[in-house]
Amino acid sequence: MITLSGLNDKQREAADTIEGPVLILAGAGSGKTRTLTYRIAHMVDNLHIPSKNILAVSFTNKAAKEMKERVHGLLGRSRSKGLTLATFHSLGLRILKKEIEHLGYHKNFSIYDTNDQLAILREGLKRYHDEKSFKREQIQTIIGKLKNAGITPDEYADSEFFDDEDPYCHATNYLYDYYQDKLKFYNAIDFDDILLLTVRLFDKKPELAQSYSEKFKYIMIDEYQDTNSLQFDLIVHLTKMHNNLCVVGDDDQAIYSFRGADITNILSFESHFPGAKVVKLEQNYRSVSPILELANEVIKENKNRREKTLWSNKKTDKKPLLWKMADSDHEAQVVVEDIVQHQRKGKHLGDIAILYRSNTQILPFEEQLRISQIPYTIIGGQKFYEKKEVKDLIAYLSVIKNKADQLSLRRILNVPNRGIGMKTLEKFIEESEDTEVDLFSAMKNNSALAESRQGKIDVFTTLITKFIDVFNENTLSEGISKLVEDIKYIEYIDKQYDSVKQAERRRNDIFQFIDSAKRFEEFFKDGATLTNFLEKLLLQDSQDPRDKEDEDDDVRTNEVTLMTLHSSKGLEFDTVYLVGLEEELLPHKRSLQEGNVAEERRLCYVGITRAQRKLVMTYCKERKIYGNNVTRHKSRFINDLDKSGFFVEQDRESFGHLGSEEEIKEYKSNFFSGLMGLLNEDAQDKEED
DNA sequence: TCGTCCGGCGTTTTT
DNA sequence: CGCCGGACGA
Repeated sequence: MITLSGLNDKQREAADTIEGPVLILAGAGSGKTRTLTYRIAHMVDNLHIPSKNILAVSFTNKAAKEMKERVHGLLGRSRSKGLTLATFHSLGLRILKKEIEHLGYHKNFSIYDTNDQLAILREGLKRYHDEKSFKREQIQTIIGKLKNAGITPDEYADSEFFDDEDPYCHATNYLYDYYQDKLKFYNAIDFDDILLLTVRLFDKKPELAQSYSEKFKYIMIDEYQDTNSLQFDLIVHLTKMHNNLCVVGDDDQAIYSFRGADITNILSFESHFPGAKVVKLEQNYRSVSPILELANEVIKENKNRREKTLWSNKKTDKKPLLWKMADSDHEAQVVVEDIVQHQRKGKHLGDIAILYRSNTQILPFEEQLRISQIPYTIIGGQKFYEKKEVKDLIAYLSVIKNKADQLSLRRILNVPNRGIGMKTLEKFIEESEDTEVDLFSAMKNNSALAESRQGKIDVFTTLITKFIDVFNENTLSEGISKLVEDIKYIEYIDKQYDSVKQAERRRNDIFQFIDSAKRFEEFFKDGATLTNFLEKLLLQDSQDPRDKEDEDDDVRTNEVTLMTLHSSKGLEFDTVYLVGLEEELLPHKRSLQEGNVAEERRLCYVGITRAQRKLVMTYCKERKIYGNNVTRHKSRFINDLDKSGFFVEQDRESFGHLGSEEEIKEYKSNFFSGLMGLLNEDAQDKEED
C-alpha cells in the first residue's frame, strides 16, 4: 500500500485525480516528479490499474530514466514491470518499428540527424538555380517547422506558410520535395519524421490509433509547456478512447519555442480538453524565499501567463547579489575567486553552477577555473556520437544495417583510403538514380565502370556483405572490433594526425565506442542488436559531461558545473552564478530582433529558480564582441527592479572584491604565476608530441 | 586528391 | 577574434 500522506494537499490532489483530463501547473521546485511518481505508484498499488495500461512521456532520456528509478523505488521492480516510461521520440520509434511498412518504408530504416539533413540539402541546393543566395541551415529550419505543422511537400505551395513573393519559399518548395524524396530513397527518416510519421500513420490507420489508445488507458505528459503541435496531435490520437490525460508543466518555464514548442498547448489546455481539472503547485521546496521573491518579481512582467506565486518555508536575510564587473575576464576572475573562497570553507564544488545564455561566454570562465585549479565540467556541447571517428564507425554500422543509406555509404566509401574518388562515386550515383536502384546495389552490379577500376569497388562491397554475416554471427562489440581491425582503422587514424596526443585521443574515442557497445550488451543481453544500438546512439541526449566518461562518480560530482540556461532546466544547485545579465545577451540580441522578449524573461526566471541558497548575478560594463570592446547595459530584467530591494548590487570593478593594495598585488601575482604554470604545461604537451 | 588560403559569420537545441 | 566551409592550386 502506497501512502500519499508524504505529499502536500495540492500534490495529493494531483496524485489522486486519475480519471479525465488533469493539468498540474507545477512551479519550479514544487515537487513535480515526486507528485508524478506517487501518482503512478498509487494507480498501480492502490487502484490496481494494470501497469501495462500506463504511459508516461517526458522529453529527455534523463528525465525518463529518473522517473523510472523513482517509480522502482516506490513499487519495486516487479510491480513496475510493464509500465511504459518513454520520450516522445522513443515512443514514436517503437510504434514505427512495428508499423512503418504501412507508410512505404522498410523496417531497417536509418535515422538521420541534423548533419545528415544538411548534407542532403547541400546537394539539393546545388541543383537549384541561384544556389548561393540561400542558406541551407535556414531551409532546414523551415522544413522542420513545416513538418511540425504537419504539412507535406505537396501541400506546401498552397499553405499559409508559402509566400509567392518570397524567393526563400520557392527554394524551400523545391528543396522540401527533393529532401523528402532522398530520404525515402535512402530508406531514412529524420528526427521530425519520427513524430510526423507516427501521427500520419494514425491518421491513415485510425484502427491502429485506437488499439494504442486502448492499450495506454492512462497517459501522463511531463514538461507539457514544451510540446509542439505534432506531439499534441499524437496525444489526441492516444487519448481518443478514454481522455485520461494528465499533463504537468509550467508555462513560465517554456523556453523551447525556437524548436517549435507551442506554449498555447498548456495555456489552452481546458479548451482542448473540456472538463479538465487544474491543480497548482506553488509551494517551493528548493529555494530560500528571497530568491523566490526575486523570481516572482521578474516573471510577473510577462503577460499571457497563468498566475502563480511561488512561496517557501526557507527563510533567510541574505538577498541575491548583483555584481557589476569591468569586462568578461574580470567577471570570470571575480566569480572564480568567490568559488575558491567556497572551496576553502570546505564547500562541495558539485553544489555550484555557472549559468550563461550563450556558449560564447564559456571561455574566460574555463581559463580562470584552470588557473585556479578548480575542477569543472561543461554540460552540453559535442555529443559523443558526433565525433568524427565515432561517426565513421556508425556510418559503417548503418550501411551494414541498411544498404540504401547512401549518406553513410558515401561517408565511408573512401575511409580509410581505398582510392575511390568523387569521379567514380558520381558515376555510380548517376547510375543509381537512373535505374532507381540503391547506390550499393549499383556498385555491386558493376555496370558503370571499366573492369580495371571495378576492383576497388568490389573490395568495398565484399567487405560490407561480409560484415552483414559477421554481425549476425557475433555479438555487437565483437563485430565492431572485427570491423575496426579489418579496415585497419586505428592505423588510418594514426596516419591522419601528426600530433601523437591527438591521435591518442581519437584512438581513445574508438575504444570508448567499443566499450559502450559492450556495456550495451551487458545491459540489454539479447536485445543488443545492431538496430537497437544505433537507435540508442542517435536518440541519446548530450546532457552527459564532456569527456568525463571514465571518471568515478564521486570525482565527477565534486566539480563546478558550467552550462547554458537551457540545459539547466529541471536541475538545482546550492549556489548559482547567473552571469552576463546584459541587454543583447539576456535578452539575446536575436530575440530582441524577433520580438520574443517574453521567452528570454522566462529563461532568466529558469536561471534564478535553479538556486537553492545563494544566487549571484553579474553584468559587465564592457565586453569583447567578435574582437572589439563594446559598452554594455544591465539587463532590463533586473534593471526594472533596481531600487526595489529584491537584490543587493555591488560594484566589483578594479578588483573591488579584495581589500588593500597588498591583497591586490598578491592576487595579481598569483594570477600571473598561475598563467605561467599553464604556459609551461602547454610547453610540456608540445614536447610529448 | 589533398592541402591551404580566404571570406563570412557568430543563440539557445530535450530528440 | 576564431571557426568553418568553399574555392582553387600543386
